Amino acid sequence: MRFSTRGRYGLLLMIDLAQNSARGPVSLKSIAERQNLSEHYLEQIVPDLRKNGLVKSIRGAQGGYILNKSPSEINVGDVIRVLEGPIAPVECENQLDEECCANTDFCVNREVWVKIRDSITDVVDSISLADLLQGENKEIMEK
Amino acid sequence: MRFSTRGRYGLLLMIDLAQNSARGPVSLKSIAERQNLSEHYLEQIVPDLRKNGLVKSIRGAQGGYILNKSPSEINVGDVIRVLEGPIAPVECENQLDEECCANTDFCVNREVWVKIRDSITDVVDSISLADLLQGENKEIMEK
DNA sequence: CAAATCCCGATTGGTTTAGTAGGATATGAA
DNA sequence: TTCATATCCTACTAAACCAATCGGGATTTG
Repeated sequence: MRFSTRGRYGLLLMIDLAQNSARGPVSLKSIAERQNLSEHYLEQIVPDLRKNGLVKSIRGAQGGYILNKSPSEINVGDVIRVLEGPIAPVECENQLDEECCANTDFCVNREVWVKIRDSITDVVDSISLADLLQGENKEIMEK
Repeated sequence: MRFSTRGRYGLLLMIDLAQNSARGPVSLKSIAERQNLSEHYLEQIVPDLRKNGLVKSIRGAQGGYILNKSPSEINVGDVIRVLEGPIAPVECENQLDEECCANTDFCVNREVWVKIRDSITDVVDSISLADLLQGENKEIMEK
């Protein structure tokens, strides 16, 4: 029951952009260095973020990526869903009448998966990139 | 971000035992038939449940498995953790000073993963097998 | 003893993961 | 105009994981 590196790296990338793209495009290379990730692997992740309107790309020299909305308008859930697909602890939870639940005469466990899904959704949709940056400052202040 | 069949089948198996093992041992074969699962695959899952004290086995003809505690004393979380490992949406959340978080100078996202983990934990540890059986009856009544 | 049943290890085919390789395209700066 | 810096795109791959299957062995009841 894990998120893959796509979600994790993607969130790091978005945070990095939130911190650094205010004054101009940020290259994947610099993000990869700061976050200690493979640039080439980020290259594979970032198109999904672009196609879904979370970041904007500027091609050519001195190009890079910038956030397409303000950090307070982007939720963790937006990023996760784009990179990991829909939040669903099992495949079938929405399809009571399909194969998965036709097996057992009554899908007792559905309740469990739905509650898990909803609780995860609540969390990721209530935290914005701005919240995370603020959290960071708070923790640094506390040091 | 999915649970595997281990957790899903295991929970079905436990529910089946909760329904059927009150009066004596239940064979994997009969569970596999009722739940429409592979008997052999269940055979691979059930040792973990036994070793962790959730079920008890009776060997030999007319043998099978029974619950080792009452359904109200077994939580969904117990079953999930035994079959899927600890609930942790990422690997590193407990080790701020280890590799994973040594990469970035500050692990901003940790907050996110901890909250997700806690919310899942809350759900699975608050639902017992007995609760699920009751839920089933309720739904059947509503029909 | 035979059948039912749990127990155990090995193997397998398919999918996913976490990348790497290599190049095409665009663009600002020298 | 050329070069360095970027994004963009399509393959490829090695390793791990998943969901089983296979083939037996040990134990107990009838």
